[in-house]
Amino acid sequence: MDEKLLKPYDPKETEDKIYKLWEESGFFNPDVCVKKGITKPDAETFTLIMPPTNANGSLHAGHGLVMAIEDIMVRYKRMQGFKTLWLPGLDHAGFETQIVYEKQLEKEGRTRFEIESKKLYKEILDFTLKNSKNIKSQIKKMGASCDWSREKFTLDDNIVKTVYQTFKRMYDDNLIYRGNRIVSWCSKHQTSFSDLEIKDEERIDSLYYLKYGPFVIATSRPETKFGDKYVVMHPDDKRYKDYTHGQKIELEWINGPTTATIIKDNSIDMEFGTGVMTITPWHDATDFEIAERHKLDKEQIIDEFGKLLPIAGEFTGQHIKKARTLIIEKLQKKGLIEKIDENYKHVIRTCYKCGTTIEPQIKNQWFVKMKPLAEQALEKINNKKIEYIPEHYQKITVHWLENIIDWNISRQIVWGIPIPAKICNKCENGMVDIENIISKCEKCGGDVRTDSDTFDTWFSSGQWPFATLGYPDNNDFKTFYPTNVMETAGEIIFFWVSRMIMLGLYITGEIPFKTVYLHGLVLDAKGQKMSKSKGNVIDPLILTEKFGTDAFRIGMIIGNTPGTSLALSEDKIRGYKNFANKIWNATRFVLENTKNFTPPETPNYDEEDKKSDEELKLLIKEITKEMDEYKFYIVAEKLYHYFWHTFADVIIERSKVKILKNQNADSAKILLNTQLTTLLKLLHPFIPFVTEEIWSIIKKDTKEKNDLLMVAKWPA
RNA sequence: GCACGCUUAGCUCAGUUGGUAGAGCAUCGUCUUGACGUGACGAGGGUCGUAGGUUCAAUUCCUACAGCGUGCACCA
Repeated sequence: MDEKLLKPYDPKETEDKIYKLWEESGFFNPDVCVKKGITKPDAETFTLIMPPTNANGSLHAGHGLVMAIEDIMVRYKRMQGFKTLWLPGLDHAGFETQIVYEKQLEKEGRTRFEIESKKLYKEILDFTLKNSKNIKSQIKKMGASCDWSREKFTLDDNIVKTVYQTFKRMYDDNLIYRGNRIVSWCSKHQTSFSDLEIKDEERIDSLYYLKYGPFVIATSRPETKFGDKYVVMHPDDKRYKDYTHGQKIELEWINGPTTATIIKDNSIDMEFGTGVMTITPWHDATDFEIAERHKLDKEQIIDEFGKLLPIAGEFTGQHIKKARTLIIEKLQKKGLIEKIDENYKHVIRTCYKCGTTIEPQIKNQWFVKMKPLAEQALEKINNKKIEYIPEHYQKITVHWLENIIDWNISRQIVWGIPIPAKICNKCENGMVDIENIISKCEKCGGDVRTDSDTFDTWFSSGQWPFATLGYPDNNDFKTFYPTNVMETAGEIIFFWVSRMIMLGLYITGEIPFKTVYLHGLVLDAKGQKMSKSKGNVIDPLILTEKFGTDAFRIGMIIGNTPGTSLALSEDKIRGYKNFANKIWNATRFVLENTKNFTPPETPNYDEEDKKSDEELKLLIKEITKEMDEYKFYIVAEKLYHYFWHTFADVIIERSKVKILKNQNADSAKILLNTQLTTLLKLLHPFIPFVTEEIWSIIKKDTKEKNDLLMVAKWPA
């Protein structure tokens, strides 16, 4: 017997060695499996695209969970004989990475606004490439059996090429347009966002009732009101029936006399405030819509840095944060304030990264027309062509898709895929120009400049399933698309999953994946969100170092249902370290007691052993079904339970007596052998390292061919 | 306000075709001869958020309410 077994199981001595063994076998690559006769050439495929990992830091607990779940799926399918592809990737993660890098710059006393954009791009690229190496070795540490020969990066030439083709095609199909629209602007990060990068925050502020000529208007943002020259009310409001649409009135306003125009619009809520409001179309989405409807003038009041423009008169150049109180003072003096409600509860929109209040601005940018894309997706989703796990995410998705708005894909940051377009200096017309050949405006003949914006990172990652497989001509695309499962965090159901469905459908005509499996957040032991500032971040690598990757993986899986968040505690992982050791020691017992024993072709069990044999067969049936239903949390628990409390506590204990007294000893030995080898196979997807190591020891002892457990056949 | 969840043992959570509740950890007791003390055997502990309804029967289905959580471009 191998003397390793005489000591407790040591993950540190084992894991790297085993991973190397797997990598060298080539079995992570489905083509190699076919070539070596492990998978049938015509076998059904199972494709899983790994969510591209952000290459801007270290692996966190959430990644650990992703790797555990996805590796379980993949190893299971591979053992079942599927032509299994798990394609790994890394994400440049545009804005996210830029933020991380900006923080680093801040520490060095630099800011991105002083660095020339090409140089900044190069710096962030170096930073990303350095991190990529780190991340990749950490993914390997988790035991991920993904096909590294097919690894992709979101900035790879062929990915960018696909993204450009999509952009062009959507533009030609009239699904992408450039237009002056209201966008969400962060004055700290100096970029616009889509609606998803915004976080709502509830606040109690003051609501000011201002005298506007004969009217009283309510506003929470007096600092935007300088240019207000339209006063809007509902056409059915009896209180204001004497005023007519288009009527002009002279009135005294913040910085002097002004002429206001009456506008009647149905969007006004008669119940709110006084039922009358003035509008600021440049800095408010609703006001913008009203202005569009009635073709009203729009004027910018606040600049990109949150400072007041000359229209504010004496307040010009003031930051809006400071200006508000000063403006109120002045209005007070002029007697234009009717009253102030200081307990006004409302929701303001903030940057999801820095919490800065979002300032809507009108910008000329690229937008994706979402309605037609959403309709296609809804049709498939409502017809259950895509299965959501957990199910209720389907409703959430449908709700979002039904209320979808156009998607701003322009970002004013350097770190990303440049938008291949030219902009006319004269008329601001935007032209898609992938070949970089346009030099004069197609509309007015004016000079053009290259668009300096980059794509929203989700525009490119939204194309990930077909882009990575080499749409349209690559053989991989033909073989492995549509993929089977998209496993990712529930958090990015809109950002990523829903957009992949829409873009995948649009480009390939097929859904990109059949099943969406969403896992929840990984929280600390107390159920709190992990954050660096709270200091409660649990590093998965420290846990694997302490307890072994197997313990970490199965500890993450057991008791963790899809969609629900998971409280991760060290105690739990520690418990599963004991489990790995239990298996280790049970193996020692089996090997010691079945030395020089050759089992017969057909087992001749006694009554109780036969029962045990049938019990395990029943278990296999059950868990195979549950594996197919993605209920890994149940399967892992059942296996844990069976191994410990049936195989070890009952079968091994029973065999001691039989072997010692030599009564039905053969029956006992056969049972020990078959149950152990079967259980190793069943456990392998969950705890791949210790099972593979034991497998190699057993095989050596029995002088059989040294096949890897990772490609053994799943028991039936 | 709308949408979507959650509320089961001290803690973390399972419990899908409705039949008087389960796991892990924790707690307590006993054992301690050889696979493993990273062990074995055993025990305690829940009116399954509240109130109704459907049913022979509800933790499971329906309704209302409460508390907690998450998401959201009518909110001036």
